[in-house]
Amino acid sequence: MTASLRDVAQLAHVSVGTVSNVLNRPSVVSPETLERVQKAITELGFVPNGFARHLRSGFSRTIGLVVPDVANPFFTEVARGVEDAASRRDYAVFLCNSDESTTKEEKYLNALVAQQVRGVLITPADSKPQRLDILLDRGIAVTLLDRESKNRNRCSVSVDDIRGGEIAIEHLASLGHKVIAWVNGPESIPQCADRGLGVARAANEKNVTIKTIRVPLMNSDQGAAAVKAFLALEELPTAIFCANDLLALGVMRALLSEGIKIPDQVSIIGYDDIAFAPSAAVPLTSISQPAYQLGVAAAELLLAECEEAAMHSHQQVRFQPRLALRQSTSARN
Amino acid sequence: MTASLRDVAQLAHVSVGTVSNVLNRPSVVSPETLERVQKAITELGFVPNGFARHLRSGFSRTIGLVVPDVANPFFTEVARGVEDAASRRDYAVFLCNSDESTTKEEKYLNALVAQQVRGVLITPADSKPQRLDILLDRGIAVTLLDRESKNRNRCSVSVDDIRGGEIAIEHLASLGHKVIAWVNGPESIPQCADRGLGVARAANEKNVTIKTIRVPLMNSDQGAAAVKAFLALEELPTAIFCANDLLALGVMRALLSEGIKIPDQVSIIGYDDIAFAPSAAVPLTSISQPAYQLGVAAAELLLAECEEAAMHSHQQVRFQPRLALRQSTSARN
DNA sequence: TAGAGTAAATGAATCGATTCAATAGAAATC
DNA sequence: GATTTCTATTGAATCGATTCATTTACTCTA
Repeated sequence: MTASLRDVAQLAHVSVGTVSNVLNRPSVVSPETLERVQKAITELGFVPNGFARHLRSGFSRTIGLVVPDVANPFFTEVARGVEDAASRRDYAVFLCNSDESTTKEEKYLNALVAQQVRGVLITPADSKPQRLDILLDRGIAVTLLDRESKNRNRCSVSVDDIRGGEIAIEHLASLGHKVIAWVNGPESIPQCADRGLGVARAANEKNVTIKTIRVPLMNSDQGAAAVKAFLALEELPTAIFCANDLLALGVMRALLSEGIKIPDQVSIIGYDDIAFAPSAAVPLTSISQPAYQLGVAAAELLLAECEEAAMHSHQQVRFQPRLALRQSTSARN
Repeated sequence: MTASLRDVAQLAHVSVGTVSNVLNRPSVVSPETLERVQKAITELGFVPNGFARHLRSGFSRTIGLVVPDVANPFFTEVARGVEDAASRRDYAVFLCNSDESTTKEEKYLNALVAQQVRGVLITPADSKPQRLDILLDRGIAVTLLDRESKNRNRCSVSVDDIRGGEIAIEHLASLGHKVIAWVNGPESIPQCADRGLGVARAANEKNVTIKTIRVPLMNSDQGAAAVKAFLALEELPTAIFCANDLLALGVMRALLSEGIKIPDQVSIIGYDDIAFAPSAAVPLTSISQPAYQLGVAAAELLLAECEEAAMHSHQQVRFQPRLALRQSTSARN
């Protein structure tokens, strides 16, 4: 059946140690032997058994990536970045989808431990990092993705979410909006909390009123559902800021089907600037984050930590968001 | 550092064999011993090393999923289905992104072999299945995803792409369109080839003229690029059928920015019916495929094959596509 | 009470690659 | 020609779990 290193050794009339050297330290093997062994390898179609390989060395060349929602284009873009950076260093990526559930997240973390991944990139479903310490105890590096490490005891790559919240409200305020609906996810998600902080800060400074509508999940169905709550507000806001683009697209669809004009009656601004934002019914103004770069930076930090081991010092990388101006926001009528 | 089975055995004052039995055949262990060992396990925070475990047994509980484009919502939806079905059976999924490149695909297949996955779900980047035979030789099950197995020597789950192509053209023909642009990807991708076949068949029957515009990749940038070729056609078609929704959205954006009215001047129909189709600038008429179910069905077939081993008989499951009618298509003026 | 039968626990062999101390053989040095 | 140095190769020990033939300790039966 599957050829093993032993079979290769036999066919090439060398010892198993030499075959191993051919694979891992070709420079110490004489050219003739090298060639003979390589010939045997291709002849048998030998591929080293990753399990056995890393059982001994204790290290695999795989990392885990745990995101809250693979269906969210923001995270697929991040994943592309991670994958490209990892594959440049010859690492494979386990992509896991926690669905914003701590239970699923836990399950995947266990699976990743069992798979002996070298490191984990994660956007945790909640703000408690204790669970991640278990990984560190096992010698598995952890880098936070799209989330800042509060006590700086690990690497993190994030975007300034407070600033993002501010930018959105400042933009709407500059267009003359005085009452703004703020459709946000659970406070337990740090991004949501931070964006909310920025919203509050800017609202205070620009003197606008914020009406918060809370949704349990950040997808477009929830956005559509939020519109019900929006329409029930006594003093109808003239603008809506959504904590991500999926919510915003859901909001937009629901408003349009209610016959409400965008941006004439209500301005909408999203967050993430996903690839579909420009293609939306009304091209969506959004807060843009460098998703791909975020992924690349996170993967590089993680792999650096994996390979530098002890002498590694943790870094916090923080990107800045910016406004992607389109047609879904306009001056208040 | 990390506790091993040996450490657990020592702490619980039993042999390694007994600990292994606790994990895998708890019924043969006496209740007292069971409890003692389990206490030791939790005390040490022991998680079995997946490598070592499956090194001996020869089988891992992981499968690989290779898709041409994770950024395409159709495939993320499929991935969700696969993941849910796999996790129900306690399998973990390696998600890989071939980017429609056979080179990347090859790289990932090698990584999956090295990871000793039990099976692979794949939407191959080309129509040559030889590469996959290598997996079969290694005892790794393979199920084709969104692709029919021509010689029926493996399981496959697909959607009738020929019929999908027909439905689109029949729909446009029924609206009175006589000249239709067909924006298609490379003929080497079977989906593209099959949809094209359906297009040709229906065109012939309904007596409409098809102008094929070929693009190298199936994303929205390529859709925008295709509009250039479209506008250069001598006899301008009144409708455009795109081989997937990403292309269609790109086409739509480019046409709108040229000031062309949709569907008044040009009707557009896409393929896949991704979640964003209803939220598009003009809600997109599309050919709908049961993506989630496709993923579930494929994973179940694959896992069945993995566990039934020799007595497994291959199945070809084929779903039917259907028209998702929205506002981007209308009667020809 | 010897002998058979059963349940529980044992521990050495195994999977496939890596590692590294040991060795053989050739080349360089004196 | 003897000694040292260097290079290429060897193969046994190892990683951590599983497997299974074997042992141990009881219980039951005649």
